[in-house]
Amino acid sequence: MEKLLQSVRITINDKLYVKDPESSKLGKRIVEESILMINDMGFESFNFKKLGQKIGSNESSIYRYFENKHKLLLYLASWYWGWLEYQLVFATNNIPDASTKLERAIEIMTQATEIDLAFTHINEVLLSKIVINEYSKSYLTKEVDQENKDGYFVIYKRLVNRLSQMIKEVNGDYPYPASLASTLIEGALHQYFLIDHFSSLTSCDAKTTPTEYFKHLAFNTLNIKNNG
Amino acid sequence: MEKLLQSVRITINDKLYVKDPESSKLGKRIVEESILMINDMGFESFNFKKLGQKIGSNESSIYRYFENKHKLLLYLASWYWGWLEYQLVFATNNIPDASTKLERAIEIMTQATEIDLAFTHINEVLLSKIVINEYSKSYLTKEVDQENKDGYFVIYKRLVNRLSQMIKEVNGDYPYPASLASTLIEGALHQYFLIDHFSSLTSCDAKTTPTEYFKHLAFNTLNIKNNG
DNA sequence: CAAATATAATAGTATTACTATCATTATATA
DNA sequence: TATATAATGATAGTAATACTATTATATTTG
Repeated sequence: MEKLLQSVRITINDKLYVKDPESSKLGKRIVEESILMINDMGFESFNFKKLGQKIGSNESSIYRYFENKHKLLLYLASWYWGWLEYQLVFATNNIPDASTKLERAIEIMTQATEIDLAFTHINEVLLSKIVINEYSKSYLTKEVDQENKDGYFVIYKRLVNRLSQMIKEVNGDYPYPASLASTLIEGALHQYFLIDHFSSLTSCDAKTTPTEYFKHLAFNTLNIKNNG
Repeated sequence: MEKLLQSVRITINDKLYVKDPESSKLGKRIVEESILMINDMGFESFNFKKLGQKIGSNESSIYRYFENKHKLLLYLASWYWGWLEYQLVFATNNIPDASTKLERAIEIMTQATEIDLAFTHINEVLLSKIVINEYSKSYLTKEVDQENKDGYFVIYKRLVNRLSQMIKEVNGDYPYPASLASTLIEGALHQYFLIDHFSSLTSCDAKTTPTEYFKHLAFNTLNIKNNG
């Protein structure tokens, strides 16, 4: 992907960090290396002591940026959804036809992630893998209602709502726009997981993409023929 | 739900337990109370020490039934999917029309769980809540491929495949039967979660059920008109 | 009743997820 | 340039977790 804008910055709820990791070199290293480590060893095995050793810094210094690894995961996920939202808005902005617009939106939301050179300290491809493998754990908790109140999921919710709006614009009579939007976004993560670990449970693979499947699903349930 | 058969027993991979919990009173108490506790406090806060205190037994005794709480969760989930599979097979067994059969299958897979009096030590309603809130955690791990090889997910996979087969029988030309089946089953769990915690992200509620939504989705994407 | 098995009690270990304190180093500004 | 201020590092410590090991005591079964 080409570097479209120099100065785009993903804005994240400041309750998710103690000190803004974008504000220092160490902060950026924490974000950068945590993505590599969580991707490598999984969220359960990952901890701040190991991260400190990896980046040649101290455990206690990392705690000055993030309260705990749960909040770091919420931060990384928010960043990812914010980044996707930006792609979505950018790609669909001046498409007048509602159907073409939705089609483009589904492509953005369900296609395999490519690297974005605008953010040097964040590997979006690995981050998308983290979202596939770990995002559910960030909300499948007993604290979800409080954390939702605190705005930890606003970007994700805004994204689902944007997609829901586009669905409504294609077919105002369709009774389940929000459910379809959440199914597309969550379902895409799930299908990518299945491709890697339970291939018998998905019809997708290297040739047949989740994007194809979800475009077919959306346009048929909306009773609109797919352009592609 | 009425008590249909006295002697049905859900058979679970014996690698999931050290000693069969169905083989003793203590074993059944472990299963029974763990369902209540995990539902109350969430899987993260739950542990064998607390469970031991609750059932007036010793932590070490529980370890003689289950290696760890991860395997207990896999056991409970397998039981749930096995139980659902039984419902599915029973309810669709002698329906000749493929479309009616699929419709009934989607109802079974997506409707709210009711208690089954055949299993006194298992509260299926609470167990279904555990599956909604915790099941993803059982496979979103670094060990998933090995555990899949060891057969820890066979019942779940068999269930998705049964549904996939029924989809094929309705429309043999549909290119994504496995993906649709996995989307319906995983998506139903997700929609129930959204109803409870992110109501703006779903079109379902007390009146509009996930079953309605998924029946509409399936039959439209298969280009078959819904009977209901 | 004896032998085998199941369960309970207690103790102990390595790891995790932090918190607290103090020392050192970098940076900002007067 | 001196110095205050902030950022980071080093070390230590704590409570809880997720077990394992050992021994004692019930309970079941032959």
